[in-house]
Amino acid sequence: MTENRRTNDPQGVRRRIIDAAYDAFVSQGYIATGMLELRARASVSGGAMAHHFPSKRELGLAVIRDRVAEAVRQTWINPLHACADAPTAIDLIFGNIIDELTLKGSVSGCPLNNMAMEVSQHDPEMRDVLSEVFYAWHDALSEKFQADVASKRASDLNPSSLATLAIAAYSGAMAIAKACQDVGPLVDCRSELAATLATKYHSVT
Amino acid sequence: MTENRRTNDPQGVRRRIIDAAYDAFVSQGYIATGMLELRARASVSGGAMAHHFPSKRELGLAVIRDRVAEAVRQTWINPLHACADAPTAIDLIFGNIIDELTLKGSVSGCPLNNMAMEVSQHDPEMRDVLSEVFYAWHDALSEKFQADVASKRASDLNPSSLATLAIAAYSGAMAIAKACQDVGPLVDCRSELAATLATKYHSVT
DNA sequence: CTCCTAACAGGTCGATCATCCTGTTTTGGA
DNA sequence: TCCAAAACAGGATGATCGACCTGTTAGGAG
Repeated sequence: MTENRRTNDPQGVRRRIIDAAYDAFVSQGYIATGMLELRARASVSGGAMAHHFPSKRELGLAVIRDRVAEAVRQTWINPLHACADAPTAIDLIFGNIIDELTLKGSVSGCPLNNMAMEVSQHDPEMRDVLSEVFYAWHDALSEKFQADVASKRASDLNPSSLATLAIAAYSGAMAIAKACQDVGPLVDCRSELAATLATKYHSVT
Repeated sequence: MTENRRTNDPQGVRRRIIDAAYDAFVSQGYIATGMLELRARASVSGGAMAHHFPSKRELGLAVIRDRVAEAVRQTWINPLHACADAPTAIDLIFGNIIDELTLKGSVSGCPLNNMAMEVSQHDPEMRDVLSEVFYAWHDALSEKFQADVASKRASDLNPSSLATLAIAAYSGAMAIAKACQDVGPLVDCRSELAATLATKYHSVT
């Protein structure tokens, strides 16, 4: 009698929806992805979708808060904490991304940038949430530079503006790489950033 | 008898459509802008729109070829040719954009990037056209660096990868500035780029 | 067991999307 | 002067969008 029994797994369904939405938003874009396609990707009914996310906007906000912020944390902030100094971390992060994209064969872009470019103009609340992620990213890198100065690894550098340059170079290189479907821009920026940082850090070689 | 006479000005109508489309695509996005809205913005009938641009895609391609490429030429390539060396030009270009955005009070982003981020994944032909604009931009800056080396203004620099860094930093800073609605990232990247280039150029101060 | 609510199912709604249609007017050669 | 083609006008089209609706079922508190 209980055949075709419904799952009734709220956390699981919610997670499936957000996962599907994150993948779709990052690879195709927020506006270009329809709720119907999302329901098919996550294999959920319209009722379940409406129950967990009454509107596409709230789903977008959840994706930013739960997945995009986490992606920035994993690819940038965590390596930053794990490495000895900022230049080492930045070179490692660029290397990881380059390897990953070379393996995959296509460039879908920086998740944070992809979302930000599309929605930040239309929705002030989404913009605020996305801004916070940018600020957290910038603060983490800026503090690392500051720590490197404090530990006498480097001198004569402005931690805040240098962090902005690194983030902008990464974001921009990802954007160009996505537009041209070529990892070249990331390779170029990796070496140029390394060279720039080398002039500010005391050589230990 | 000839009251309410139709204009019959093909070039003018086409120009009005492309102008309206460029403004809308850059400020709101390509997908977010509907053909109906564009018809209203340009004050053209459905028949006129269909006659000049049978599909939204062709209108997008025309906007990229006619307006986006021109915008890159005016804001980047022309100043590059007009200035004595690359660092002077880059500083001027960043200064111009910062002043302009400060005046306007809002950041709508880099036209090329805005278009590229949205459509390059869905349409290979658009991606190719956009890539060409990126390459033209990169080539112009790269050649300027090369010329500076040839004229003994600078040494020990890789023209191609340095050009990539400058373009990526600009694009990325614009993207962040758009997301946060703050010109700060552009100011930071301007000074950091100037400092980086100063180490490679022979001081003439 | 009762009962209330969260968790879902499945379909429907008006709005808007891009595209295309049938006419009408103007233009530019022949 | 004539006529084909270009340049419009003003809707109509089906598809798809996001939102929402009424039911049905599971889970947990009492």
